[in-house]
Amino acid sequence: MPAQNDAMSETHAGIENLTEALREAGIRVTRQRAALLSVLAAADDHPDAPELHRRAENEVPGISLSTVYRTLSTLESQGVIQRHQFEGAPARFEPVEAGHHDHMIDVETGNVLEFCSDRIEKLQAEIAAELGYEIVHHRMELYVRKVTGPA
Amino acid sequence: MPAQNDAMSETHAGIENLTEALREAGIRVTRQRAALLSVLAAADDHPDAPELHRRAENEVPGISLSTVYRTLSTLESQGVIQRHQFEGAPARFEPVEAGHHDHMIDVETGNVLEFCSDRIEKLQAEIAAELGYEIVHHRMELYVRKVTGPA
DNA sequence: TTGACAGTTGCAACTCATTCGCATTTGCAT
DNA sequence: ATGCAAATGCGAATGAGTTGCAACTGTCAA
Repeated sequence: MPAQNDAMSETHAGIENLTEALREAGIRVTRQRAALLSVLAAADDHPDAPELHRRAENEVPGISLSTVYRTLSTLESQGVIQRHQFEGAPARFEPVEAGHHDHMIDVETGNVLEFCSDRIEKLQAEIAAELGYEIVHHRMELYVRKVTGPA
Repeated sequence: MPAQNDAMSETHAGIENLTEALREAGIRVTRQRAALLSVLAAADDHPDAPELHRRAENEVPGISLSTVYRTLSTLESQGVIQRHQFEGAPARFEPVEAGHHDHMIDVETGNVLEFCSDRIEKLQAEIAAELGYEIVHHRMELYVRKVTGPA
């Protein structure tokens, strides 16, 4: 575990909590998992598996891609991270941390912005209820393009 | 072209129009494409490619799965059908016919219901606009479960 | 009708993202 | 320290969909 002993950044404080939580869930905290957790916590974009693998290799040089995939699945089922399957792209991941939100994908750049609308959520619930359903979860993605100022 | 000569069902009237439209778009109307068009027009569910292949085989026995995939892509880019990629499932298709709508997927049965909410669409546009974007297209899926009457 | 030829087809081989089997290694409770 | 189930790395396998290519076939002009 190179370069980092006592001084713990706020980023890592959250990880320490998670580490403990995972251990209690009977999930071993291996070097590769710790690496992925820190990489995920540090990410403010929405990286896909190969990208996370690349980033994790800095901390754990030989880490294999299958381990990355396996760990991502594990973390997802632990509710630690979320998997997003945007159109025509490999799955991308993000830590749950903040609450629920939806996504806006810039079709030009691939950038992902987050947003949340209580009003929409409420309408969704109403629509489902009207048909006798309750929402288990939902997915809303806006594929957008930057508006070029009025020519 | 077996079993069907003069009497044309209302289902096929729409297809005849399409046939002409495609021809004009420089797209040959082959037996396999005609078959897929009629199968799609007749479908009121949201079939995936292998299922469409199965159904099309009634009309064109030897049709290959690759042709089905290729044709679906062609029809999609012609705006004749829409492709939907729901969670953890192969793509499913539906004719465009009616206007835009969103989907509700019963997580228990896999059934797909359609719905549409102008209010939500409006809110989406507002949200995008606030951030300086315009919506190219969007995707909204509600994964739902039937509400069991109050126990 | 007949050609001609570009668009299509069927097949098999391929891609890409992700998963799996298995022998080896390793957290971690004791 | 020690045991052992859980996790890893490797490579092979999967599933959905795509693609190269030779043979075929709509379609349009003659």
